[in-house]
Amino acid sequence: MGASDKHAAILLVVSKIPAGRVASYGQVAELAGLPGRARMVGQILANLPARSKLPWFRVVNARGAISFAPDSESFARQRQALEAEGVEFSARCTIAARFRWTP
DNA sequence: TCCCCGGCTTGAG
DNA sequence: CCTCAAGCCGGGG
Repeated sequence: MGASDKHAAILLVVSKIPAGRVASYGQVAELAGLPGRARMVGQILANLPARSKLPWFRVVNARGAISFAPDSESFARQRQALEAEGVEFSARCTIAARFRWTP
């Protein structure tokens, strides 16, 4: 299997995360048939073109938090996109388990 | 080829 | 709950 296949598999999984739900990098990797490759998911999402229609913002870390620096622009955009779909954050900026996606 | 660095995870303390 | 170490793997120097 070539690298582009893994790439495509990951993008496919991300595209299936329903609005109002979130999945972790590790979860996406596993569903894509690539257990243990969470960082690969991060690398791919980091390289997405700006106008990509993929719901990259529905991917968070295992703690249920956004993986960008809290004071960054990216953090703000991701949080806003999620809240616009009804996802709620706690005071600690973590997302409750009920918002996690389970296929 | 080695080394370092990532939108990470998990298991031990 | 926090910090550390180890694992993971592709990209770039």
